[in-house]
Amino acid sequence: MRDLIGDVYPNKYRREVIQDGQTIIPDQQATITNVTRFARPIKDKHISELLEGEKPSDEQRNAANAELNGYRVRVAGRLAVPPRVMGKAAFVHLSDGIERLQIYVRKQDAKAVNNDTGETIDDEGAAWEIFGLLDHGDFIGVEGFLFVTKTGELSVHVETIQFLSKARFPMPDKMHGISDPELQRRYRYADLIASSLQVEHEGLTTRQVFERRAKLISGMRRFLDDAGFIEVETPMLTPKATGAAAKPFKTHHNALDIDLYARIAPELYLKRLTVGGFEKVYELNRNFRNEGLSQKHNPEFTMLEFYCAYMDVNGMMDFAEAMIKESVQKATGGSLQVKYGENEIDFSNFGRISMKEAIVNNFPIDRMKLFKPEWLEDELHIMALAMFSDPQFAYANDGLHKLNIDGTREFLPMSEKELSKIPKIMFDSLSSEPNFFELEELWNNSFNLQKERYNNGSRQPQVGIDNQIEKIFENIVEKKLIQPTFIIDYPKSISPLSKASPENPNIAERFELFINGMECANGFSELNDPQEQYERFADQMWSREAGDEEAMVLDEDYIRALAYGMPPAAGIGIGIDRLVMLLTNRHSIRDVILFPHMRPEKNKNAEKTEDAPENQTTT
RNA sequence: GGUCCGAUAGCUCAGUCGGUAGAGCAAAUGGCUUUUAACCAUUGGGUCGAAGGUUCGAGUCCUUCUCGGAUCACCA
Repeated sequence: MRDLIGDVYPNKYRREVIQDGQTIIPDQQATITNVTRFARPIKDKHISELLEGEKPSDEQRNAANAELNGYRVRVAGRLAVPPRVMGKAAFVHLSDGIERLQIYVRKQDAKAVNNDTGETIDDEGAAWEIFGLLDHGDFIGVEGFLFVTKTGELSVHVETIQFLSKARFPMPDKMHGISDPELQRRYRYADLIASSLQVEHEGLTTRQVFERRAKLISGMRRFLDDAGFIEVETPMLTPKATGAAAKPFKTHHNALDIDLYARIAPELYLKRLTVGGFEKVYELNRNFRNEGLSQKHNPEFTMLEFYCAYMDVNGMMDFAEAMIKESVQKATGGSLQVKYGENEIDFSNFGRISMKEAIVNNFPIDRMKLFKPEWLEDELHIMALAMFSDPQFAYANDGLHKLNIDGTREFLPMSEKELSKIPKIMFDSLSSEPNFFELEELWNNSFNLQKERYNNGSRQPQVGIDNQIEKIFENIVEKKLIQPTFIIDYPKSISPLSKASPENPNIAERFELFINGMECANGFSELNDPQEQYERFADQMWSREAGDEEAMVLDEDYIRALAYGMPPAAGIGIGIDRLVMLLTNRHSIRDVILFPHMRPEKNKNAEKTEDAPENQTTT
């Protein structure tokens, strides 16, 4: 091919649409998508809508072509299908990644371009020869005039053809694309090509998922910008991993000789900025957490955090709800309802309910007629409920029988080794015959066990009680919150950066937003009293010393910042990836992150030449 | 980390009881001047994820490992 056209990877190709010698669509705008959208109405004007398999009449076609033939177009794109060659003429579709446009090449009409000289090649058969060498996936540029084929498809009648780039790997299956999730994520570029070239698909293509993600994010930025917020960038590498409860990634700075942590949250930096006078501030960027991977967890994930002075927790819920609604509409193209698996999620109405009310409302009353809401105010009952609401296990030879609070049973096959790791407390109240258990009996067992402990004097401190309330909430309520719901009135002790409620010193002015059982946002009235903040950090350090690895780390400089005076403010963090999952009907966070983290591919060649297979592996 | 499932041609997938490695698409060659999942004919393409074992014989059975998926545990 080099002999015919010179360089196979030319630097540039100028696109345009010309009418009567005048450029009407210039290079950067003359994408296949734009040209198609420009030309289609012209075709439609002459050819009314056709039924499946119906062809336009000769009169319709002649009328359309009389107008369309006046437009010369220069377009470029990837061969979206293998060329359909028929003797001395051929059809093929070009794609710009979004739309596709058919081109028609007739041997006697087409000339090739030499990439080195930019001149058309005199040899009559050159273009046809080059066309014969094209593969599915190659990039070409063509010049010609618009027309409509016998079947009514808008096409370009090609007069010059220029080779632009080679696809050396074969394209994925044109009908099926790539269906192996491992290949989709590892070779995202190929997945994206496949999704843009695929002829038929169900739901959103991979490309459309990330387009929707981009629209959601730009919608959020626009909403915040319009509301007077300023976007900032705070450190990714921080001397202390604080602002949230999570395990960090650790690294080392050589010149300063200090350890640094990839940030787990930008929260404390953003609040320093409210001290500094940024009354409305946001950051939309990555957080890093060195924890397990799951469909809902990726080691790096995107968070939108923003803070607004002179706003409280209720104002923040109003504002966040408005922002999410508007950006969801931007992302979906206007709809507030999305299908997620079996569920229809409606963003037009966000519920608000306190954590304790949610527990009361969702408690399986028919199973547990004895339950009284007052129990949630009583330490002994809270401890017993937490234990009771946790799935209860009973041994079997080959695994565990799990009894859920709603009465459903599951069987978990497990090895002996794994069985031995289950905390012993789970079995204290159970025999090895799971079928004989009734929930009332379980409750009595849980209650009596806790009562015994209580009487022993091993009373839990407040943080323990609050953790148990949260646990009850997680066990009973969380997965039932399908429609967007703000859970309010969080226990204070598990909200170390949040202001206490003026009415109840044990309750924080805090909320979390749940959608489809997933925590999607977390916000509160920001604690701005340096003295109290210091004491809250001290409590956290106390839990940390007691073994809670996730307790928050003290940040003295943040206390100093607060001592300069921080205005009353509310803030929120919104998990972007999870929201995108909901809007795109994707059930793994890895499907909404372009390049999710995977175990490295094994290098088969290296394996062959190096270790003998006998070598035992180490973890 | 536990459990279950999966890995076969570039892609999507069959492969029965343990007995010669298969199809469609893609690729190559030839034919065809308005096709559109084009069509017709011919051809090439494989260390069946890796290593070991059982067997006269292994894609298939067993063990270990690698990677992935689902799920539970952990974790915001």
